[in-house]
Amino acid sequence: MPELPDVECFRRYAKVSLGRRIGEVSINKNRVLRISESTLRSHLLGNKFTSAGRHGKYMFMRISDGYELVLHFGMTGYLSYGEEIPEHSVFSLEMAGKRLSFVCVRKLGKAEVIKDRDGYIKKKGLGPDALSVNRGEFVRRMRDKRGSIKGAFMDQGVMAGVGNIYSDEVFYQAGVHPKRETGKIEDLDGLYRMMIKVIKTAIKAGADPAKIPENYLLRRREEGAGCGICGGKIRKTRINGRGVYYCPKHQK
DNA sequence: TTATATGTTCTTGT
DNA sequence: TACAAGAACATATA
Repeated sequence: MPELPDVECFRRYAKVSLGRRIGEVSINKNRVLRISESTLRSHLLGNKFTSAGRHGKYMFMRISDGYELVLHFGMTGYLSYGEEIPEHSVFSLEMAGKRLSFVCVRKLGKAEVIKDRDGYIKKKGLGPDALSVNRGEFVRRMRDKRGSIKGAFMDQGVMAGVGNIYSDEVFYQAGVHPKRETGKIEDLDGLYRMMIKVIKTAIKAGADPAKIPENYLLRRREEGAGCGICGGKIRKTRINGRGVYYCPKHQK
């Protein structure tokens, strides 16, 4: 689930916690938390978050002590703000009676505290954020990629934020076959514009599948489903080990 | 029971 | 060597 639009919605959601003093830190230490419990506690306890940022699928919460809490949600992570500590919570921060919790069911997420965001992004080898990259930069970075366009979109080093679900969506909306060789795509401009449009639409819908437009592929990711664009039938294939859905009738 | 799943990262192969 | 593809990772669900 958590690709760029989802993480952007988490970021906005987390704004309720800005400026509130963290009164209690509850931790369930596991592989998701990459730093010691005492380090996390020393950065958070008694301090507050001053801003919430995002780069690709990574979220950065600036702490009043000058450091940043980095969250990555893996495949099944999310934030929860409420009275209770949810099951599978990695840590939960109490603020004025409510709790902001980082929940990670399949433990493929990451949480750590860093000093230098740009350095961290560089160390991770992330490309520019998919929503901030401009058209020229996008084309330049795509142009000399080998392999399928699907692989290029999923490569976080080319640009960060687009994953399996939303790359499928861009190709579906743009009528491009996901196995097309990147270098042989003549209309990279069109693909860029569609990517921005799809991401913005998803964010506006709160990244909630029920609020995503009905004719989106997201609403019909199953073999044999009716295409919402041309009346074809949705097919499933495999690219780079991932399940890819597309409509063979209008995606060329 | 086995296969599959949105994520990254490490390993393998070209 | 560089880069693309595949496997591994943890756990829930069909």
